[in-house]
Amino acid sequence: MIFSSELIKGTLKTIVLKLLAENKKMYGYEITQTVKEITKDRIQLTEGALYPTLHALEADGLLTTETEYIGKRVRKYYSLSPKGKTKAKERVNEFAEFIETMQDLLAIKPKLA
Amino acid sequence: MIFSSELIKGTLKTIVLKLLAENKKMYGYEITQTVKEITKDRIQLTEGALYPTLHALEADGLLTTETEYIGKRVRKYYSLSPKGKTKAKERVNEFAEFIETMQDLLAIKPKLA
DNA sequence: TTTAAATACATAATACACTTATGTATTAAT
DNA sequence: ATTAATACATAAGTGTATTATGTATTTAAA
Repeated sequence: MIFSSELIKGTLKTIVLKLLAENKKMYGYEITQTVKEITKDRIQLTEGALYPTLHALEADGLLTTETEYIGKRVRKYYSLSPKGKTKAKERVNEFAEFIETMQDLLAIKPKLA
Repeated sequence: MIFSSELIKGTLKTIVLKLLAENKKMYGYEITQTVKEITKDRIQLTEGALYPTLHALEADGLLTTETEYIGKRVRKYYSLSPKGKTKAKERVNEFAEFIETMQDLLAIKPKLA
């Protein structure tokens, strides 16, 4: 099952921030492959979504970059800035609470009453 | 905490379908209030989002409507069609799986291996 | 008693985030 | 030699929600 893109909307920044929080530095293509692996292809990060998001996070001062050359091919590594580390924790916590709230609403978890 | 609207995006239809699956018939304003209550104000359904969504679900044949008058004030009740009932289950199941996948990704739930 | 808040619908303009499509270029595999 | 994978990037289009606005009735508060 591949999730409808509607669901994934709004979680992309959270995913990127969390992956970078755990991996110190990653490059764009690596992020797409990691997400593919962990989610067993159920979440497909398209490059058209990822690269603009990385640029936006960088513009917000949450990420820093360093460019490396692998042979003649460019590789742009992203890392969390101090501000980005804080933001990563915030986002993950927010998502955890969001899940709990949605479980109340969808009664996936039985409600006390 | 009020969730960033980014997160809520894409879950609105799921929420509406699930509420109707449990309540037989509901009207728009009632849905907004029910969501407010269950989520303790953490999810705010705006009318500008809800009404167009209800109309879209109706246009898709997932909802049927009946109008009632409370005094002089109109009240439009929505119910799930058979197609809507199926869709409601699908959406809730999809969301449950989405949560699991995201938990793997965000390591909220500790990963084996 | 009149004014504000709550109930109840609706739509239009705007903003945002993602998809789809396209483009360039290098390296590895068939 | 050709295709697939790696690796970046941007532009046009779409969808979904936000914000703003509008109408009207009913209830509560000043």
